Amino acid sequence: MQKSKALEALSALANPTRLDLVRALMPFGTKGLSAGEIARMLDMSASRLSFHLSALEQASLISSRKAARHVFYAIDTQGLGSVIGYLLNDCCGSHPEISACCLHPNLSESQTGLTTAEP
Amino acid sequence: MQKSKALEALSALANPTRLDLVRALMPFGTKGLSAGEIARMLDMSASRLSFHLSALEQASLISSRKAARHVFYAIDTQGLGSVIGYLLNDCCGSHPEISACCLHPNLSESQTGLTTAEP
DNA sequence: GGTATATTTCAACAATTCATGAGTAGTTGA
DNA sequence: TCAACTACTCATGAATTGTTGAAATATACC
Repeated sequence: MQKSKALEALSALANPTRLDLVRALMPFGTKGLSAGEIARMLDMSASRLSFHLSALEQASLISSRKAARHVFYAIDTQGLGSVIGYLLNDCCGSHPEISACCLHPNLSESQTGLTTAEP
Repeated sequence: MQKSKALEALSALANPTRLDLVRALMPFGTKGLSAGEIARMLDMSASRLSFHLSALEQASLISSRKAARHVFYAIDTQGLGSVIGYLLNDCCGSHPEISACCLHPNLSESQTGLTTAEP
């Protein structure tokens, strides 16, 4: 992955609304959700939702699929994986201490010194 | 890691200058580099450098240590690991396809469909 | 004390991001 | 055809971000 694409993806993720969108879409897999369903679920205006969905799609973090008068949005697992991989491998040079939290996510905080889940 | 802290870190990383800073500091480990050395290495003005270093430190992605009239900056491996872990585990629910690129960074693109290194 | 070096802070400005509300375009079914 | 529904686009303004250069602060050396 090239740096400019990684920056685009990081910028897309660096926003509370868009992070919520990613998390909301995650459980729905490749089928995804229609824009209207997302808007109702997160209580957002149509234009605001469209603005943020565009940013995520442009960054290859989600994909869209038209069906009749609906547009379904779903997580782009490859794109999301690429960004995380870029951070971990290209950016951090696969540093063992940095990798630790990802490879062993179930270690308690007392063991790793890191927090990997909300309290 | 809490969402607000993750957003702060993602915002810090979503900038070309700061991404360069992280990559530049990575090889120097815990010893780090002084602000002056970084400024020379990346050819930046002192005030511009200070602005970006502050953002990275505030986001717990780097740490600083005063020594005489120098200030040394080094990667905060725990902080950086926490952000990546947040994305991978909290945000993506440890989705197997998303984890693939991080757990097996040396698979070729033809095997994974992902790119993990610059050409 | 005085000067040089290292770093940060500040004000001003340009550029970008984001929310809002109105308007537009395409699809469906009566 | 018309109305209802779904989603997107556009213009506006507020807020935030990033750059620049000057000034301030702090330390070291003579």
